[in-house]
Amino acid sequence: MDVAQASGFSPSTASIVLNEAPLSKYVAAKTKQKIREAAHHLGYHPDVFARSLRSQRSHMIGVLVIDLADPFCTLILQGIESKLLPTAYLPVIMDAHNQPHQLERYLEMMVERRIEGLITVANWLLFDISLLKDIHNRQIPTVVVGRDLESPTVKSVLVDNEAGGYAAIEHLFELGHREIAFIRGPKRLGDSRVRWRGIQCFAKTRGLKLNPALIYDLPGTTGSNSGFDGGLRLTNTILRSGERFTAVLAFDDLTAYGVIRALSEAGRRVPESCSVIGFDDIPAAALSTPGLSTIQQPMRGMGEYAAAYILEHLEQGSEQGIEPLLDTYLMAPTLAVRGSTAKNQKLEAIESDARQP
Amino acid sequence: MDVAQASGFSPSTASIVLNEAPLSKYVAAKTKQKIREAAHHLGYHPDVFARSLRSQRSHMIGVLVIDLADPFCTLILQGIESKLLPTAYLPVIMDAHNQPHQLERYLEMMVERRIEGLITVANWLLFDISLLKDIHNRQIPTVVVGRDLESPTVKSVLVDNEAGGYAAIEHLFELGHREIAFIRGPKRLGDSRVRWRGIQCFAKTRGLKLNPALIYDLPGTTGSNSGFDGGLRLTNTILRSGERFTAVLAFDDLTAYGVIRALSEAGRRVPESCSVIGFDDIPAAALSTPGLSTIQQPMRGMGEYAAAYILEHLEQGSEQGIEPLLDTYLMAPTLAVRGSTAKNQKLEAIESDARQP
DNA sequence: TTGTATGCGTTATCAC
DNA sequence: GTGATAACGCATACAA
Repeated sequence: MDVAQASGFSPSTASIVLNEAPLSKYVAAKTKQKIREAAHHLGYHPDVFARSLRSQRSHMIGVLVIDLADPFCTLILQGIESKLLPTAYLPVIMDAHNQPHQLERYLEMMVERRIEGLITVANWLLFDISLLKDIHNRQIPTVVVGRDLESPTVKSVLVDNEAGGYAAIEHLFELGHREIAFIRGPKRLGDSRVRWRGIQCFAKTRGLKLNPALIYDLPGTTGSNSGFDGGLRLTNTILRSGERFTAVLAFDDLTAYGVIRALSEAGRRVPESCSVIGFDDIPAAALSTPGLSTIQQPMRGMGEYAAAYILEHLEQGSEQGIEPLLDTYLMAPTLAVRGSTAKNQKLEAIESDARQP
Repeated sequence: MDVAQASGFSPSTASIVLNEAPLSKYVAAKTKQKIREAAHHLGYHPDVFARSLRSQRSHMIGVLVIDLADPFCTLILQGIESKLLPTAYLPVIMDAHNQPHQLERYLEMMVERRIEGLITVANWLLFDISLLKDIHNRQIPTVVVGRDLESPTVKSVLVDNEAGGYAAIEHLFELGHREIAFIRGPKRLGDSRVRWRGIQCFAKTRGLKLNPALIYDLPGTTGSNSGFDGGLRLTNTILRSGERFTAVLAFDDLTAYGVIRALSEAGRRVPESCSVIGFDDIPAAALSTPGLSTIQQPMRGMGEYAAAYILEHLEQGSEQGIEPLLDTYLMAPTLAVRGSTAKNQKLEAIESDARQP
């Protein structure tokens, strides 16, 4: 260590001082001063490689994203990053581009690079949990953000989908909509089922009858905007079926945009002749005209929580045989009302008719 | 090295074989076999820390993004990643969240972690080139993607803004628009000036007269969607001014969405009563209704080019005193016609009047 | 209170 | 053809 030479002390003393190791208490103040000055003067930075080799720690946290281009992911990432920034840990972001083999490749790289924690942003169907086996064997703390992976070995952080589904239909109901079409997510997706439970719960509570002819499921395909295509296609199907509806509750925002496109092409304006509500609150929702009413997921918050969870495990972590609360953490969604939902005109007409016969 | 023990040979021989070093030619075939088997059997992976310490190479390429939530960035990132995936290099993505001090912090971290190359996705005003001094001192090859940084020490890759500006106004012109409003980018931004040059060039060529009362500049503020706000506000200003226009050419897609919102609030429908064209082709452009006509930047391509450039430098790189073509590389934009632009109704009326008086 | 010696896992150089 | 040895830069146990 050149700082040692420059300050005239031995490498070990310098090391002790610069790391503020326990032993540094016993080092003379003057010595510390000199060493620190020398270090500062030389612009000394400890060599990460050597340090890592010695300590067997990488100070890197892997962040595996299924598709960076999915707007759902980026805000979560920002949450993670902002939590990690003041820390000595470096997030290493990897983007699987929706392709399983890339995901696998990256997981290998992460293990090789000895990441100390893993956060997965998994809005995804094809995610094969067995891929995480290696990670789990090495006792790397892992958390999945955004969709429920239903695995006992990892912590999940996600939005309260049931509450979200409830809030979405409640919003439409309050606006006077009774004939509501539903485009649910792929059947295999736990999220989809749970949201539907929320919807059913609301319907039951308020005595709203759901028309089975207005309920459709997205196919379980993957791809950047399979949601959009699905929403477009299914809405066309519904329109052709001739069933009447005054609002559509879409599985997520991408789907909702597909719905809006289909409605528009069929000459039905949003929100005047049909309301549409999504789920997620992707950035585009605030930008488009009309703005998309949607159920806001606290994406930043989920990212922050995930990062905090990992940090906690890392800091006090591994000494105790802690195998703590691996439950799922649910965060509350928020209703964001924008331009794509409006009062049901027909119902208003009916009501005012009723009032003044 | 445990593989050595297991196979009964010395660490050095094992190392030579597993790395397929030049010397491995002189190693007996049987020996190679045994060593490889042992390695495979043990699931051996070389320790990156030790390797890096020894070789002084990190095999990491820094990717500095100004704001991950900016949809402009993500496709570029995907281009970079796809180029780097089959490589031994790991992209390390860092997101400055639009904040200079984070940017600085990350640059420091990158230097400490000994990144071997740097790609900056800089759609940004506040980027202070002096921050790159340290990087440049260490001879780290650097390329900036997306906006012209006008620095002599780094390579720039960006879209041909002049051609893009030209194509945008040409599209509007061909649709019959003559009274066109312009919302240019911030004056300080080189891109903005160059796009304007393309526009002027077209106007001159075709004898189109640009009305100065319809030309506005976005303020030079930063932030995730300052473009949207600016577009909204300036469009309101134009509307209040009473000047007539049948189309708006916006600096970028975000701005265009602000324009559309303002027009819509003023009761002018897009594209029926006013066409709008953007620039960039962010993912939302294809999703919104109407789809946004825009000038497509080859973002993936730019990312790929940037990564390829860095790789090239790294592979054959540093031995020769190459200080090669540090010019700016321009990539051709493409016009993407979607629903937000349409024929100028008034002009059609006029023309048909002229034909059948 | 400070210095010396050792090892982390690799690999390059040289000797056998 | 193969093995011993040193060194990359740091941090720790132990000696002084």
